[in-house]
Amino acid sequence: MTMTHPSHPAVLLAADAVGDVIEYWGFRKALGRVWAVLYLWDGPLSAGDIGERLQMSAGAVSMALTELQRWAVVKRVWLPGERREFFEAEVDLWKMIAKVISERERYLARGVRERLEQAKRMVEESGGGVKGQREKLEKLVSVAQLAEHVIEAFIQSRMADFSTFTGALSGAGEGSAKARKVRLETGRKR
Amino acid sequence: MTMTHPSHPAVLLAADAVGDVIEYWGFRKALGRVWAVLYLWDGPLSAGDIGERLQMSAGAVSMALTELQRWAVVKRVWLPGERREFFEAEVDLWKMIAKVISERERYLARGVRERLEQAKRMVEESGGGVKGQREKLEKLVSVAQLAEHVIEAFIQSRMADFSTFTGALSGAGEGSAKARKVRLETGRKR
DNA sequence: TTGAACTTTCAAAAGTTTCTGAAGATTCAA
DNA sequence: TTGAATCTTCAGAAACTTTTGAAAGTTCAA
Repeated sequence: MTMTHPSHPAVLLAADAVGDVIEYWGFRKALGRVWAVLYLWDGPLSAGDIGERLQMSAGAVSMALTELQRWAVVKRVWLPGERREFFEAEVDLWKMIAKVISERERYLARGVRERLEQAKRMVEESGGGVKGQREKLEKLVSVAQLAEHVIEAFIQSRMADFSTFTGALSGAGEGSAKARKVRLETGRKR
Repeated sequence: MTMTHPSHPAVLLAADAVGDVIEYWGFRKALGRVWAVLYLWDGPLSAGDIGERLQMSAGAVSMALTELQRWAVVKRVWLPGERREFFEAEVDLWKMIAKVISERERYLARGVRERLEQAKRMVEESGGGVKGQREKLEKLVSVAQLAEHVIEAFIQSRMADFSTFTGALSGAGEGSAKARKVRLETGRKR
């Protein structure tokens, strides 16, 4: 076994914190950690570098990078004279969260409302159901409808807040000389 | 094995939908299902009743009821002449979600900010760290601080929205004659 | 007291998610 | 082409979560 060397403890600590944020929003913790290591490193890193720093297997790194690229929060970078692919963090991690959350919430709200409506219909068809049950189902349905509207409103305001975050992560300090020399390329296939 | 009889399919469907909502917010699905069965049944139910309707083991029902009472969304009800304890749903399920979510978000945001701050300090102490790293950590910290404020603001507006939900679930149709006769009692010990 | 009816607790089973590691695919220099 | 370096995929391992079921605990009527 070759000796691997993990990252500076401070980077690991920060990466883990970002991992927790990401996990809270329903992604795998590993995605947040990988993003954080890329963000904190001043320049592109290869998959191997990331695996070493975070002590993750090649497979896990590959899967994390694929998913992060799918969300467009990590970009592929080609360095002349390098066989390996390199990766860099996009600063708009928050965009990813906002995008997915809104989709997920919409999907959940819709599915819940539909099932409640179906349940209501079933009770009605089977002769009104037990006393009070129909009224209760009607209430649940109306709450679900209400929730759908509230979610739409939330999503709007959330979007605004997330864009604030995005601004805060970019700006001064961006791009080292080394990084600037690089020819950029965004993921294509898939 | 005694033959058990699950609830009307419509109730199971609705219960499952509520379970998904609850699960989305980080509780066990079973909690939502138990709450929904209690809410949809016009009157108190015993733990055994619930287990039968949802085809859950006695242990799972007991654990779910304990947790739901801890969140004060299910109340214990004593029926004269009954040995068993009975349970009823409180209509403010949303209060539970709001309460917990705000606590969880606050806790997460605080923990993340603190860890990022510590990481920043560590990098500073170890001589500035790699180029650009310190600045990036400063940015992450400021995003975390910003997030803490945004969360506080969210929580306020969310609370307002949740109270709307609560209103929609209560009101007309509440309390059967049977339920009214009952002497109420809220959980004590623990 | 005793025992029947019911509830709670908790170790182990079952279920779910995530990660590892190795085989196969890909890329590129020679 | 060939082979060395690197990446991807995926079956199984590991880690984590939830449920079961049986034993211990409670309560109450007799």
